[in-house]
Amino acid sequence: MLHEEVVGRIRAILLDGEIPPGARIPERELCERLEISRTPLREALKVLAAEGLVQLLPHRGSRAAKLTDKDMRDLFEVCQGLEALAGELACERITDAEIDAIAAAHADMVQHYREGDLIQYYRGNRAIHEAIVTAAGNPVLAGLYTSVTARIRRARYVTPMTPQRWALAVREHEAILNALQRRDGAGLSHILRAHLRHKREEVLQAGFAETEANDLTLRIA
Amino acid sequence: MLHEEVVGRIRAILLDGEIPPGARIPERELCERLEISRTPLREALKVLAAEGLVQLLPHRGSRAAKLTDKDMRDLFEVCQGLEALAGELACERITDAEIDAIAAAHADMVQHYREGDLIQYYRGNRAIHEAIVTAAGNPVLAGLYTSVTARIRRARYVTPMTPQRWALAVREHEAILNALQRRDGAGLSHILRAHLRHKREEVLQAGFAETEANDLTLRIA
DNA sequence: TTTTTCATTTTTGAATGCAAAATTTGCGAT
DNA sequence: ATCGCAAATTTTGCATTCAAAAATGAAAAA
Repeated sequence: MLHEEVVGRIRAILLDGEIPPGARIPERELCERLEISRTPLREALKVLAAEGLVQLLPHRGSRAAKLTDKDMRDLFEVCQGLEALAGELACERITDAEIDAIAAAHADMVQHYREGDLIQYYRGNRAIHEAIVTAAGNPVLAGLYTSVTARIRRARYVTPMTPQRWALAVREHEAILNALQRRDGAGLSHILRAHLRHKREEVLQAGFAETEANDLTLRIA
Repeated sequence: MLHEEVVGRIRAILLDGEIPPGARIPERELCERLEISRTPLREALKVLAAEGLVQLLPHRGSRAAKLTDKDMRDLFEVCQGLEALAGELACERITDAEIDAIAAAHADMVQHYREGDLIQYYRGNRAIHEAIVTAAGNPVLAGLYTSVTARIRRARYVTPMTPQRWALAVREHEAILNALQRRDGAGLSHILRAHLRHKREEVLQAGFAETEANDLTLRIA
């Protein structure tokens, strides 16, 4: 198993919430499960620590990183900035084919909205945002975006998606698609910012509390 | 020696250009020099690879990452976006004391400009940009900024700093300080973008060529 | 002389082993 | 029964070791 694959598999375990935020990472168990020795596992953990997904405590092992409210706000702010930039760049560089693909994804997402399928809606939503970032044609930007959104997503916040909020989000997405089709970078950037700000407000309002269990883990330890 | 210290020392070696871009990283030598074994060294190299400073080639060791023109453009674009965001946030959060400190640093920098001391000017310039990012009060943003600027700086580009360019840069910095003092987030963001765009144009125009020696190293290898 | 092949050396990637640190456990004192 | 403290156990961090892959170099063939 290649180094990158080890990192990827542990990242997936963390993102799936299988090791919840704040929980201790069981070195020995992971070694057995991935069928590797401690050396490559520890290399991967240090990489993930640099990414912000893992917290290393000298002589005390590693834990799945736990996000505070402040961390969450910071991540959202940065995410907003990155998406706004991606939107501007995408308008300069996006091809007609890419726009068509996003339009199709958008139609798909709206369909899920109409059907009230939140899970599928989220999936489509994410695909669109990622497509915009990809269309920006900047791998550095794409890398940072992936890392930041991964950290946000891991928090598994549950926002109460009211019909009003949902309708607003869909309207914003209409505007996003529209700006893209007009290749209006400044406009798109502006809409994306507002869109993300709304999402951030939702999440922070909901408290996005990390589960009790983990707090307990930390308190006991 | 702690893990983070190992990472830091190797990063410094890379940023100093002691191991030039594209050059092979001599594991054994570094081990002897840092007085550590290969295990912690290799952990550090993987972390630096994730940061983009080191390139890992499976079964072929590691090299100091080499930046193409495209990489450079991408990094500048992202840097621009991050600084623009930092500027906006800073305007919301910066304290009077922080503004005063930046004003002092600015005066200092202008003095170096008057004296024609380019090295000190650059140092002051960098301090101001970093202070703005710090004033944004967002550690996630600060971390990404540090990582991106480090990669840019490592390229050791030499731009022909003409009197005109220099004068323009100083004027832009006046405007930056001014916007900060007025806490004009949108304005500051706009100026920072232009400022960075000008710098990027300088650098890309100059070609920022990685040194011949490294190209040779790669070609032979 | 140039190219190809093959044995030798070096280097890489990962498992194991070992000392130091931290955690847990057990026992005695209050 | 509870607290405190020391011994035992576990876990961590790193050095060492080992197998596999790649680089090197020398000899033979073209």
